[in-house]
Amino acid sequence: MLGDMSGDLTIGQVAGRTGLSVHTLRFYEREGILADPVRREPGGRRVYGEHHVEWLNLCVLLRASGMPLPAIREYTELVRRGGHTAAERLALLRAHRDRVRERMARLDECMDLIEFKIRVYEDHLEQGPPEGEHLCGAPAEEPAAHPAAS
Amino acid sequence: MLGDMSGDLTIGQVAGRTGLSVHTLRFYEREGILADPVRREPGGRRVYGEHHVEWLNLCVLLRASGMPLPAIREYTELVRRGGHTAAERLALLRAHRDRVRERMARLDECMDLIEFKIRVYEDHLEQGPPEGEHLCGAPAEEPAAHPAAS
DNA sequence: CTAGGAGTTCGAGTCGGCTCTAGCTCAAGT
DNA sequence: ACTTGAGCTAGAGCCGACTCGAACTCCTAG
Repeated sequence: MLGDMSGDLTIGQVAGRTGLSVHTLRFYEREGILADPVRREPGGRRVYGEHHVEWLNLCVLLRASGMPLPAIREYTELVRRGGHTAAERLALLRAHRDRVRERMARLDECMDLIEFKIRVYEDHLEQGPPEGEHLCGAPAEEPAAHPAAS
Repeated sequence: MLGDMSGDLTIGQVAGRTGLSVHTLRFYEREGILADPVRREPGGRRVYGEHHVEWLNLCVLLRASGMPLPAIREYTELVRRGGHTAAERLALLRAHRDRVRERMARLDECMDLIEFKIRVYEDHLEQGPPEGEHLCGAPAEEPAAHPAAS
């Protein structure tokens, strides 16, 4: 086993704790996604600490919410440059929040139509597949003629 | 002007009405994303009808809700094969709906943390940037030590 | 002593989804 | 007659975000 000295972690352990692959961890590091540098043990292996894991989990969350890597890098750089960049970080986060909100709103709209179509199919299937001529194509093949389908 | 015969549309008009580019329209056609084939006028130009526009708008919506092109193609093929595939279409839509729901739930979680971080930065900025030692890095540089931060 | 497993670098490859280029044909307007 | 603009095809290129391969170095256990 690796020396379980203080809170040090190998890349594999960090992969385990973040859900990222070791490939991706090295990739993120090259991309400048780590706010403070990874130490190396003599021999060149990366040595991570808990703070790296926390930071990476934040990055995972930002990615999951759709923030592109360049934006994450930008944020990372602000953090690296110290506390006087707080206003810029706030602006970045707010911009991201707004974009996420928009995407969520859009998703809600999509859900409305998807659920509408599902309901139409359900009705059609459960109470009458009487192979009549009026369902040659589908019960509602293109029922975009629906509220909120611009 | 193009002969404004019945409801016929050029590719450019369809692009206008769907928000897709003409490139993307041809691409989608190659990808088998059109339930029924596009006619051609003598000379080879595509002739679309309103039903194409409706179908494409549905596709746009499915894309916007994260459905990958292969799944859309699959759905398209079911529609093409006729009304007896309704059950399969329903299954496909339900699966998609479930995935969208999951993504929305995940987004909600992300929003919680993003908004938490924003609040922390706001508080820090508005009521005291007194350059003390305790904000050397940030008010909450990695405050993933937060409810719902697994 | 040697085999295994985990680590390293660098660069190439993959995948999804477009996006664009080159070289061509039409049809209409001036 | 000629230019302009929209369309056509086939195929290449691009971008984002990984993902993998080759070739090598360690360390540890058997």
